[in-house]
Amino acid sequence: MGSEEIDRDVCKLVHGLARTLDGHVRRVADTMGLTPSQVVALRELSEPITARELAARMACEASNATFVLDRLEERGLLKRHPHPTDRRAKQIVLTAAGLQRREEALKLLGDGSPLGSLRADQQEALRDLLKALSAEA
Amino acid sequence: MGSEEIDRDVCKLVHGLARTLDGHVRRVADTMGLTPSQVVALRELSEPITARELAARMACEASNATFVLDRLEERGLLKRHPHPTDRRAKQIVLTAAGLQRREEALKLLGDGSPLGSLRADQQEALRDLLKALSAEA
DNA sequence: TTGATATCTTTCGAACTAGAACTATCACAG
DNA sequence: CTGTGATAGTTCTAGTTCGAAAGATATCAA
Repeated sequence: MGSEEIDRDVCKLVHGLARTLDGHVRRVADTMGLTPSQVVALRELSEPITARELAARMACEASNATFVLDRLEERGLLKRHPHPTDRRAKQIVLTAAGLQRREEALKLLGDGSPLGSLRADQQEALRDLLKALSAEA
Repeated sequence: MGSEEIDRDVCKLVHGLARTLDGHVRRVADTMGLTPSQVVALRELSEPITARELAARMACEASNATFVLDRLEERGLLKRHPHPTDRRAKQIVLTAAGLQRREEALKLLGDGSPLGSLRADQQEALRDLLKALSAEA
């Protein structure tokens, strides 16, 4: 079994796991009446940041972040404030309702994670391998 | 550092790695003048299978497999044959041009894989951890 | 055989995403 | 001070994806 075969195996497994994790986020989103992207955005909004920074944390394009922010703002979960030092940028700030929804999301995301079936040392090993990979890339 | 923190780390790392792998597929697709999904479909069509089996291998919905197959059939890379034993199903068969494109895709996918930076034993360890996870799910 | 239930494929509508174009603003070299 | 290029955010469009529903066929129990 050449290394190419392992390579392909790992690709498929990673994709499958990413899909499983997405499924978990989706279930949380359904429970909360939000879309998966909105839940991820809430998770990443741990502090006031710019739209571009949010896009980076969500690993998506800025235009998509705008789209998600529009929906969350419509729901009254956040506001776009002018940035204190850069008039091009805007500061994304969660409202009281937004903070509450974020707490709810974090709690639901923590429960029943698909990674729960791994022992603690396995989770650490997995994390270290993935970190080694992302460091090289 | 609670296990929750590791959990969140792993989620983000997996997502990031999946994104990196997608990027690799996208580069191959751009080179070949195809979409990423079409390249993945070609990779999985190692033998005549049904549309549903392809969807399973691609980890997507059957309706999406239909969409991708439509485009590949338009390009003359495959044909839908009636299934020999199940009249509901169809057998997806690559044409000569399809086989050629598949070989091209496999070659490009093998070159410069993002997993190349891991040693062989690390790749195996990663695969085993991921397999353990997908088995539980 | 007949009926109930499950499976395979496709179509359709809605939602999501990336990428390009555009405006406003910034940073900095001259 | 000024102009040149880079950056933040938004809008628009094209393409992709899912989910639900429909039509055809299969499977199995009565």
